[in-house]
This record gives sequence, structure tokens and C-alpha cells, in this order.
Amino acid sequence: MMKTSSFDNNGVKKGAWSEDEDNKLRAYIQRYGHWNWRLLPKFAGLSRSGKSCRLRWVNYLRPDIKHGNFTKEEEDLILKLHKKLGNKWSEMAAYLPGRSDNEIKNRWHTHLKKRAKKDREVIESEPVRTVQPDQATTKENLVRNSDLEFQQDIEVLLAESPLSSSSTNLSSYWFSGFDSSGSTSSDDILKLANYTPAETFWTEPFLPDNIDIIESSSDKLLVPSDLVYPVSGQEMIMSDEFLWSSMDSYIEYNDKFID
DNA sequence: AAGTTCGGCAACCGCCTTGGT
DNA sequence: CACCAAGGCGGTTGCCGAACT
Repeated sequence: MMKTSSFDNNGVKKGAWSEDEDNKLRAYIQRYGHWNWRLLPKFAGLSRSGKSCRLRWVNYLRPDIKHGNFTKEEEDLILKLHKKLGNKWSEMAAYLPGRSDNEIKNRWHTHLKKRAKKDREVIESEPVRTVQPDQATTKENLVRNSDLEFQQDIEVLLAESPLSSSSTNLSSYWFSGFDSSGSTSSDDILKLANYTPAETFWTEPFLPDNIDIIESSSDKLLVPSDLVYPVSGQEMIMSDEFLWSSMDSYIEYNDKFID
């Protein structure tokens, strides 16, 4: 099931992720978040593209991600969502906590597409019922009813899960304050669920508001590239100790400007 | 038992959108 | 307004195990 890994001309690794790579990526994001996907692999000691790292995180390593079989309720909801949204996998993922857009897409292609086709055939083969005028089953009402049903399905599903997050929401999951043990407690998940990024602290790493003053001063604000200059693919792979200590001194150095 | 086909899914690719300059 | 970089999304590919012959 795994793709065998290989390196492209730029020394970027492709294919299946090893456990070691997973651990590095997980540990890095849990400790520092993902402030820049393109630069992240360098700091995490991975010879992967940023895109690849992002995908691996979003689809597989995110602590809230659910693995394993889809429930009947989830499948039913996907069918309804697909009817309503079409191939908007990421939008669909917003209604299915813990499921990635990729997973939903795969599920659709492997199982649900057939089921949807079957369902359609059954509906089409059903004889057309004659409607009494007093039933007032206008087209408008039918649409309204299906919307209501759809809304109810979503409410039921969300009630079953403590999270109502989406892959899109969680892709901005660059929280700080997680421990680096690699384990994820329910507290962590709750923290994540309740987390609302109110500032751009991590997305624009360590650049304080008074940047003008700092730039004019003799001190210079460190940026990640000040710490590491990988010139070859080989040099991008660094020891964890080095990475963590580099990052820590980077934070420490810039902290004085932020206070 | 060996070969072939099929199903499932992780990962890649290329395009589009968005935000910054 | 144009350009560029980064992130995000949907389509597709490729690998592997299971099922079938």
C-alpha cells in the first residue's frame, strides 16, 4: 500500500513516509507549529517538500485525525453532502470532524460513487406518485425538506463528536504550547478545538509591531534563515539536538523584542 | 501454488486562489 | 495593477495486499 520512496534531482525525498520522518514532523509541529510549510522541512530535518509535509500532516499526523472505517452515518452524510456540494472535498471535510478531504475523496471513489449510482437508479425506477393538491408538495417544499433533513444529519453527527473542525480549519493548526512528548491527550484536542488564532504571531514569526525601531537599532532581529543555510540536500538533514537548540536560541533571541 | 485482477488508499501533480510587495 | 510566493484543492497515479482463477 505504501509507495516506495525515492529522491528527485533536487535531493527531495518522495514516496512513502518512514516512521522516523513522521516522528520528526509531528515533534516539530507540536513544538513550533507550522509557520511556513516551505521552510519547515529544513528545520524539522526532513528532506521533503513543504507540500509533502503539509499533506502528511493534514491527512495523517494531525492529532485529531480519525483512522479506520467510516460509520454508516458518516457515509450517509457524505452522500448527502456530495449531492449538495459536488466534489468540494474540503468543504465536505468541514462537516466530518476528524476526516481529511483526501480520505473523504478516496471513500467516495472507492465505495460511495457506486452506492450513489445505485441509489439514483432505484429512485429513477420508482413509479411517479400522484400528489394530491392538499399535500402541497411543491418543488420548493421538497427542497426545503431536504435542506432540513441535511441540517439534522449534520447536527446529529456533530453532536457525536467533540470537534467540529475541518481540514481547512485545522490546516491553520499552528498552535503553540503543546508538549513535545508526541502523545496527544484529550486536553490537547480540546485545546485545539477551542483554539482561535487571534494573532499572526506564528504565521509571521517573531516579528514584533515595533519592527521599525528594531531595524534602526544596532541589534538585528534573527529570522530562521539566519540560523541555517542549507546549500545541499544533504545539509538539510540535521540532528534533532541541533534543530531544537537552534530554534530555542532563535526564540530566546527574538523574545527580548517581543516583551 | 502461482499468476492475474481488483480494490483501497497514501502521496504526487498541476492548477487556482490569496496575500504581500 | 502586475508579479510572485505560498498555501490549498481536486484529480490522478502507483503501490500493495486481497481475492479470484
